[in-house]
Amino acid sequence: MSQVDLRIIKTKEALHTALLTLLKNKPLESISISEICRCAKINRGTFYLHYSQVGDLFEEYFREMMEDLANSYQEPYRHVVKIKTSELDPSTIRIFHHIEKYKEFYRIVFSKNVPLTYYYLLFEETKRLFTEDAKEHFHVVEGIDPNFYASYQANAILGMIIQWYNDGFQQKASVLNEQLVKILNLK
Amino acid sequence: MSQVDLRIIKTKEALHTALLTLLKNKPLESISISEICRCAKINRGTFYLHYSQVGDLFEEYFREMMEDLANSYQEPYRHVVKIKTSELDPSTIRIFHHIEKYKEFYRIVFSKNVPLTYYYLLFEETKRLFTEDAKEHFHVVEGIDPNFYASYQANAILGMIIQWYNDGFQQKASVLNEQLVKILNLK
DNA sequence: AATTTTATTGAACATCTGTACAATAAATAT
DNA sequence: ATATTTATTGTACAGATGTTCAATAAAATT
Repeated sequence: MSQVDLRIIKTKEALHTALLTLLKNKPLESISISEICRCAKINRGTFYLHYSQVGDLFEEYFREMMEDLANSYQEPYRHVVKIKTSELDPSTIRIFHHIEKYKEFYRIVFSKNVPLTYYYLLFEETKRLFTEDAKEHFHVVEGIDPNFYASYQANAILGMIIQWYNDGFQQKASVLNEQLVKILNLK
Repeated sequence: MSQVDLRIIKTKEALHTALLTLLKNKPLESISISEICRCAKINRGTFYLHYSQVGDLFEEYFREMMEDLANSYQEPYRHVVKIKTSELDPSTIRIFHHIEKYKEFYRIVFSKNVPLTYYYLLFEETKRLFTEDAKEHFHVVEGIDPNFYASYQANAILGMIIQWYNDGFQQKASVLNEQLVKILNLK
């Protein structure tokens, strides 16, 4: 006895495949629900039984991607929080490599006509990973709200990634790592 | 002889007013072009003569807002770039006050179903203001790409604002200023 | 294997979208 | 004031959206 009805699994798989197929030829914003359903050979009403927007389908993928990011982080950020020292090892920061690995995907996530949802998922995950690591290696500073601090740090990294995206992801991830280390050591 | 045809001015005014009226009762994403046109008593075809999405109308407002942000910045960021010193004066950082002033507006800009466009406009403006000020007070550091650095700094601030937004803009702008100063002096 | 539960289907409906075009009205220019 | 330019209107059309409902088919349960 399976948790989820087999029909649901099949339907979702068909919709997933259809979305990926269509994404090869046109941007997310211009893909309609009708189009996905025609491609997946699924009744349009069935789509609404599971999702309410095209973006909901995309979000399912994105959440899996966030797991990959979390895995990339096993050791990672640990050293970044030692911001006062110069002992930073660029190779421990994995987020840039994660983005590089899925850059075709992130071209969608960062495109301007797409809703903020995905950006926020990335932000929250980065923040969570930072916080998790910071609480081990970073003693709370008098008067600084940990939430503001984590949001500051996490979004600063995302700022570099936005810049990277605007440059068409030209540079290698290692360059971003080096830049980050230099910026952090500046202070 | 005016630059722009009077009919265009009237049409745009009517559409602007209609959008603002509708925004009092429902979120941006659920306002249709048809609805705006009915409210503005403008033919729907006329809408497409000037805009192509509801968001284009909203963007017109937002660009005016960015001018207010630029004005808030006259002196501002200047001191923030002296990140190594402790001489930071919180009252010189105006962006948080700008957000506070238009917080009802920014509740829309930061809501998750809205496209990234507005976030990017805010990001670019913050980055521009930072860069403008930085080139006067900050000598370029060997090996640091000014673009990555500006993107890092600008988006870090926006990270704090996202956190603020998630807290429902509860704190006063001055609290954000103080937090930022403490974070900058940390390093 | 028979029964029960539930996901999917197809059809229909009002509304919205994006586009086109001729008719009209309101600006600007002479 | 008249002529010219151009923005707006009304109408129409094919396709998309979001929802509802009874009929059907495919699972899970006994």
